[in-house]
Amino acid sequence: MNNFKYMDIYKDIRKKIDNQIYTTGEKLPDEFTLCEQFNCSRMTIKKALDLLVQEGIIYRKRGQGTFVMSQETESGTINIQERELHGLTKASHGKTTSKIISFKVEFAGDEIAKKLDIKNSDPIYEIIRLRLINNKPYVIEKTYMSTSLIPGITEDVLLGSIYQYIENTLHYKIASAKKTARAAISNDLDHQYLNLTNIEPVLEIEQVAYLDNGTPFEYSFSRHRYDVFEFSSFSIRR
Amino acid sequence: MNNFKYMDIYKDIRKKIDNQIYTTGEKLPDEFTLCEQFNCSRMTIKKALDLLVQEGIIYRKRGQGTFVMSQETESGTINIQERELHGLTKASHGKTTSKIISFKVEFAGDEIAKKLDIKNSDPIYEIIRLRLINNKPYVIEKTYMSTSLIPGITEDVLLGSIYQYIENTLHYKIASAKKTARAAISNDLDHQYLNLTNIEPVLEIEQVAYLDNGTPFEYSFSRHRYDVFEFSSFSIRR
DNA sequence: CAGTGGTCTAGACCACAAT
DNA sequence: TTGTGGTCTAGACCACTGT
Repeated sequence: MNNFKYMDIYKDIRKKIDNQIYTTGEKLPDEFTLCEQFNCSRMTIKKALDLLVQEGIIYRKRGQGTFVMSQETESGTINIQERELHGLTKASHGKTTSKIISFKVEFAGDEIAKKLDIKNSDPIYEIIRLRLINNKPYVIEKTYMSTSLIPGITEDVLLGSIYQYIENTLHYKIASAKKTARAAISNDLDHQYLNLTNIEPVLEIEQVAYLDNGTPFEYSFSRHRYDVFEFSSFSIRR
Repeated sequence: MNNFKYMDIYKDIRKKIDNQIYTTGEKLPDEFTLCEQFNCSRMTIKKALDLLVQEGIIYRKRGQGTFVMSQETESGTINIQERELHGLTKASHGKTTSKIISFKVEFAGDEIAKKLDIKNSDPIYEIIRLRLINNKPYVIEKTYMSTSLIPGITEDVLLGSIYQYIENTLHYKIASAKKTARAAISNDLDHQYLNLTNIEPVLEIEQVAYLDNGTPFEYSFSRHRYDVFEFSSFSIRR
């Protein structure tokens, strides 16, 4: 990804933990020793270790040292990591395909205009897609995007990855996203396309995604089958 | 909280954004100017700004500057921030009370032993509590903790805050947590205590919480009413 | 006391964007 | 070329932990 020194150090130490060269609870070498090992200054080591702390892979105690945290165990369901920006494509290991349920252009209206920071009379795409993994339905995505900011969306683009189109064709950089997860009663569309019954709920994730210039470019609702999707995060007290 | 210089700078700039002294999209002074303003080195400014970037309050572009991101809008439901460690107490604004549904001691068994990093024959508390805000039921929490690591839990403790007991009486420091959110079909307990019907789901949050020495001390399942709880996070691409 | 992380400095050099 | 943020250094001083 980045070819910075702290990234290399991060990757190296991470690999050593993944490969159990450093095992759970074990103390890493102190920062000064690591400086010699990687031939760098202490601030660079700290930056590399900070990344591992934020991911819950190691923890540090002043006066004692740096230690490996107990490792998470994977469950059978597909897990959206809090830090991943486009859930499906990365998280799944099977073949991902899309079916277009609906594709229209409309006026934004107040709510969407507010989220996308545009006028309520500006035109937007409303895209509803069913996403499948190995031909089994997993999630219905409803996406709103400004037609002037993201021009040239066609059915071909929708059958692939919108994100790839934005990055590779429009040459924008996708930088961040705000996500909100909630449980919801399944509706007719969910029953029809996700094969859910009345009592089976969905995990809905509402998202506003931003380009690297701060512009919100996507407002979306993803309704996932309740039994195959989870949303996880790791948080540290500051 | 901390009386470090970068914390003061963080708070100062954050307050200026909250009070719209810096408004959405506005460019902040460059890092060298901020160094003079706060009489500190550039690394310290960067550390303060990094916190704001991670929270989605500002973004930076190399060669251009630092800008205020569009501010989030609050919805009517109670929102568990991804970075908060004990959801209910902090997130709610009403009066929080607890009702004990069940309080037992048992052997851990394989799954819980694995999560809490203890032996499957070690004794644990199993605590089931209903949590109410302004006397309305919001969430059922099932909590497992090792009796030897967290001794002296009584009904009195359970009617208040377990976390406060751990920090103020046992003098442990709570450091981090791994959380997984999912939608689930409501069960009999949910119907009874959360006043839900068959088709109304819960938002279940599974959590393993850690002390500052890396020890997992709590394994819990919180089942929230679907219509009043949300779980949100902000993520940046690295 | 020695060992260890946390903060902070003053400055260097580089990468990227707009002019 | 100028303005800006990103990385990196070499070291200082402080805070906390265990002996």
